[in-house]
Amino acid sequence: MFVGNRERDIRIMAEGRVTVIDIAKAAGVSKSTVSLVLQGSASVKSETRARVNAAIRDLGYVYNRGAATLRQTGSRSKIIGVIVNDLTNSFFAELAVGIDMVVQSAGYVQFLSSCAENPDRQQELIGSMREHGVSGLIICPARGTQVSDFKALEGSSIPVVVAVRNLPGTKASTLMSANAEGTRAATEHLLSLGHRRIAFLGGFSDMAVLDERVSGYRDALRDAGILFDEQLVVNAPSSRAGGVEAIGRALSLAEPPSAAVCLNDAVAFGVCDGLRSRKLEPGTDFAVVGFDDVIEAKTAVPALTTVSVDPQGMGRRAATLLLKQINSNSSDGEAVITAVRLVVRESSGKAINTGQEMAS
Amino acid sequence: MFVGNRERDIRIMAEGRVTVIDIAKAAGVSKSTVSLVLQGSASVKSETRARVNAAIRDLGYVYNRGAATLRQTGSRSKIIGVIVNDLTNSFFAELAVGIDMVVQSAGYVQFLSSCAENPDRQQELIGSMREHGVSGLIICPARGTQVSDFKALEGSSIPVVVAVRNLPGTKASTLMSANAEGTRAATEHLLSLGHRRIAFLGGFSDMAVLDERVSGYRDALRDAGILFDEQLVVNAPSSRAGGVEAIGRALSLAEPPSAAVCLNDAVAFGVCDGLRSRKLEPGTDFAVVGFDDVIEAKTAVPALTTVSVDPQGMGRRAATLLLKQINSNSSDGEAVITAVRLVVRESSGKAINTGQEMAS
DNA sequence: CGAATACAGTGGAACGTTCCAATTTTCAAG
DNA sequence: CTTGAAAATTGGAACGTTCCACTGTATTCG
Repeated sequence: MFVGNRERDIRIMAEGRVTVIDIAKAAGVSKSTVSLVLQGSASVKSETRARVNAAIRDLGYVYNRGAATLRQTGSRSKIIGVIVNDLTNSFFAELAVGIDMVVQSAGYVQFLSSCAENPDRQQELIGSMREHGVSGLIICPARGTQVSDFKALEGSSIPVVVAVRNLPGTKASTLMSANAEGTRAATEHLLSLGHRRIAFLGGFSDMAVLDERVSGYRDALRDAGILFDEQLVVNAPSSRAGGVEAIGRALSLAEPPSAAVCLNDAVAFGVCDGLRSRKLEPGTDFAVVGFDDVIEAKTAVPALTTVSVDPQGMGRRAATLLLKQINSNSSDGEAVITAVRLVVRESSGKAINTGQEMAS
Repeated sequence: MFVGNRERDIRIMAEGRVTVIDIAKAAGVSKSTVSLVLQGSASVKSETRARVNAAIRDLGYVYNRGAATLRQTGSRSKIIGVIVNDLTNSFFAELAVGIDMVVQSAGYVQFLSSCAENPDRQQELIGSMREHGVSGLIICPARGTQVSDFKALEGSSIPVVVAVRNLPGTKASTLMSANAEGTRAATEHLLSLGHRRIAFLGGFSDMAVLDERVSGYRDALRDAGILFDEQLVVNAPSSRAGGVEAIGRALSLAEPPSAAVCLNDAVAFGVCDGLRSRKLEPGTDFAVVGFDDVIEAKTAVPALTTVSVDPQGMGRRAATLLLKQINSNSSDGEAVITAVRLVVRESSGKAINTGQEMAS
């Protein structure tokens, strides 16, 4: 590591940062008192406090959190790390916004990064965040993440909340939505409209959520006395493009479905796109149900029938859970399942005439 | 600030972090040597290096970046701050992803926050980031931001890149897209298809981009000899919902438009939604052009005709510009305008029959 | 062989803050 | 006044790292 040009030392005006010591001198007190003022201690006379604050303003002092952290808590900075899989997916963007709300108002800042479903990248990010001394971590594990990947992290006593995606066997807190119940309700809704051939579109089997969501779908079919057909579960990336791909494959089956439950809203939108490009109108010619209820779900045309998990609220809950864990440093993980609710809008359409009598 | 319960001091197992000194002891060298190894210095025998590295692994050492920063550069951490306006807008999400790419591979991490178009929040964020000692800042100024808001920041010699939105009079580097050229091309495209009554939808007059984009639209109309009609410029939030609102108002005019240039893709999608809910098909019954070319633009149905600014590429450029400025600490701002390109897809439809002859 | 030079490694100060124990100031009560 | 306790303030050590100037060794060369 070469220093390069030394002429930077000339420093025409910068003359080094202004520190508590400068403030102390200017206000005629000791640095300890300045520190006390900085943390709003009650045991400093209001007159002195005023003098110190004036000096702070005058000299344009900027608090050095790094130094404070170093001394304070054995290097646990007021930073929360957040790792998601795809920032361009509204679900994660909204989740991040929700986290940000809570975290900011508690005086933390957020390191937000996307690992793009890449476990190696995820590891790097975790490492980098630890080096920066984050006080806690919220992670939506990438596809194919192993519990062992989190071993070092768990040994480090940094509070961790695993959100959205399950990581079986972890000791960390987990915050999941009621996936099976959600897809079950979605499937039952489609069944009640008369659909008998219902696909499940999107996701890959190494994503923990997929299992859960498929199982709800499966249970609903079983209860309705419909045979589960493996072909109708089509794997594809959990993105808009993946949805286009999935519906294409589903429609080319010998016995194509008339409705689909999708892994998430992004896939559902892609499915709608794919339908339209085949001159099929979602909601009329084919029923689509999503999962997440991202903001666009309401305004899209047709408005998306979906399982609402309130992504932003989920972010808020994840952050709250994490903060709780940080403040009471008990490392016993807590598993929270948040309820979901089917929101029926237009994309699932009206009841279709199946020629069969409707069971009660 | 009360300490509360002191029983935390029991610390059954944590026994303090492991530091360079522990490593030094374990490897039988001095802490200086460990530090040398850490920064990959060439002047340490490879045998010693190996011994140190082994100790690092064995003891599970985590580098403390905060401490290093404190000593090193007068507290300039390897962190880049990024402030955008709305993370749930794909444009900003993609921008952030682009920034992340460059920034990460240069060994920095990104503080990403959204200020939700709120200048006060923006100020708070800037303050918080300064306290954390960011090495640089990329900001998309919120609506109604004044140059004076950036005064303290500019005095602090922290490199700043103002991206996407113009901030007239700033000394910081700016990275903008060729807004006027873009909307001009978009408008000319619609004119060439035979449209004569073209609206401009979305945005508010206190957003710097709006002026530029409207001016391109205006110029194209003038060159085509069409009178500019103030009514056709309708203000609305720059979001999907804003687009729905804007098209509603545009269509209720006495002489409604047959086409629209939109402030950005989010608005354009909203316009499509609004059209459909009025039984008008975008691309067939009404021509829509967006601005940004977010990923969905390509897959949406109809695929969106839009002015491509390559948000991710823009993010990469912004980050590159910032890093350049950080490394050669010259504080002279540089203004970069990136070219744009009209991408004609389906939403602008085919030429319409106007009954007029087409000027060459 | 002696001196010059390169190479490896080292101890201590410093970065800007907070914490602790100690000191000074204030003030009410005896 | 004196005393004691409470309130306000303070100096110095400490956090984990890097940097500087320095000390030994090997190696080279005239």
